[in-house]
Amino acid sequence: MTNDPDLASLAALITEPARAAMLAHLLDGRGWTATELGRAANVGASTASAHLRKLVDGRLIRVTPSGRHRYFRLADGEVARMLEHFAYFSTPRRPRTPGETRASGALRRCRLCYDHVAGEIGVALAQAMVRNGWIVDAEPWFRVTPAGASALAALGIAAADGRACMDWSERRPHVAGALGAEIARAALTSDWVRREKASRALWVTPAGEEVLRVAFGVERFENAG
Amino acid sequence: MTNDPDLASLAALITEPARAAMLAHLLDGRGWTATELGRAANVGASTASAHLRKLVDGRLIRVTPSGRHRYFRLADGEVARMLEHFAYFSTPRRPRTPGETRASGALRRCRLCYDHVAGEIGVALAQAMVRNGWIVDAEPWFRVTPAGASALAALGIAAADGRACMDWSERRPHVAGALGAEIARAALTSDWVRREKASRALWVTPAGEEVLRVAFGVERFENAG
DNA sequence: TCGTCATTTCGTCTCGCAACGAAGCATCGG
DNA sequence: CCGATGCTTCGTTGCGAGACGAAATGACGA
Repeated sequence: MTNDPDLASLAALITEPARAAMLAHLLDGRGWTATELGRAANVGASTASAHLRKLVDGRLIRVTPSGRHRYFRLADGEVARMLEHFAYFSTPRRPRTPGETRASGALRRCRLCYDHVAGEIGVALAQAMVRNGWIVDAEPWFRVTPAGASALAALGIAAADGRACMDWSERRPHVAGALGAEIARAALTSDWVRREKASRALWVTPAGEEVLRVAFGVERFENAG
Repeated sequence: MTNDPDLASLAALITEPARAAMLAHLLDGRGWTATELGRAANVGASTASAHLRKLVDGRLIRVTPSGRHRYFRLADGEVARMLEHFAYFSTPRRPRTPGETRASGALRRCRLCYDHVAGEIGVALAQAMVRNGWIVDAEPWFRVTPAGASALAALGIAAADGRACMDWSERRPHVAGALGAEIARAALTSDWVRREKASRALWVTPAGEEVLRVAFGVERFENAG
């Protein structure tokens, strides 16, 4: 009858646990091969290939061949935002034991969400930048002010508009979009944060702590390793 | 290993077509019986009952017994927002034929999204209220200004903060939350809009058109009924 | 040109789960 | 108190889809 959007077929892509694991793995924004993603999801290569095909058909991921490898990555930032929003919604529904909380501490603290910084640090950054008057939030956008543009330029960050992305662990928005990607790029190349290998978790270097505190004015800051 | 939120189990609730149909049906914010929802999803009563049980267990809906009837409704506005956001994401991924667009015209134009007004009219309302300085948007919130409070009061609408809810058909936010519910309540009781029976679609009355144009200042307005 | 390696395709198996009808429970109306 | 109605539970059936291994494909390196 009416063409209400087809919730079911999109949800089906996320429902399958192996695919969900792959998508979660891809949320670090990097490209991975079918073999690697299969290992991450605990399935064989052929099974992984079948799943990846469905995800490509569903436009959630795209593939870039490179020699005899084929690298799979999320289709775009919209997909990452959708997944994070979905995670945001599904999180509070499970009671959380203290042990669980500790177990994923590093991820909750600071992680890469596709191409930008999320977690406690990501949200603190967004709040500090708003407090400093560097950006203003206008519904789904974060717009850079003139003052913000020069302050960010001094840190090697190009001014660009950002998008608000709901953080599932903090339940407040952090900065995604072009500005989010710029910040993450600068943070990685300037060695403010380093990525844990094979994880989305980020570790804040001493230099990074300094930048956060002095340049951004992020307070309440103890590195919880 | 880490306790990334469990995307799969939440998605599984939406994946099943019968459940998706029921959820879409419940998006009108009303309570429905198992029999009615089963009919809406084209399944038998016992099958519907099993599905509804899973949705209740998953906290997406809740049930209020009343005599020998049991009324199912969405658990809260958060669920409605999540579903609409999900629909928002899934919509543009299918090419749309002209026939389809016409078919769901009424729904795209004006509909009830849980407890507030969505669609073309819903988005136009939000934009007009921002333009009038009645509300300001502050990330996930729409906050009522003093000027807005008195203007709304004159229309019989109590001032309350609203939430931004992404509209799947218009791809822009409309007003949800307490303010959205207040507006919808006033619109229905003042007979600015009337609900089509057994549908989420709303039909704007001539009086409603007048209010939209004069009081809210919504322009570009032709009723495509 | 040939082996190797990453990936996909194919065929088969199995299991989860949705669907139904019948039966059991509760509630309302007379 | 009895029949009718709405809903749920139970047992059975059948289909869809995921998992795997084996074989085919394509690309690199020697």
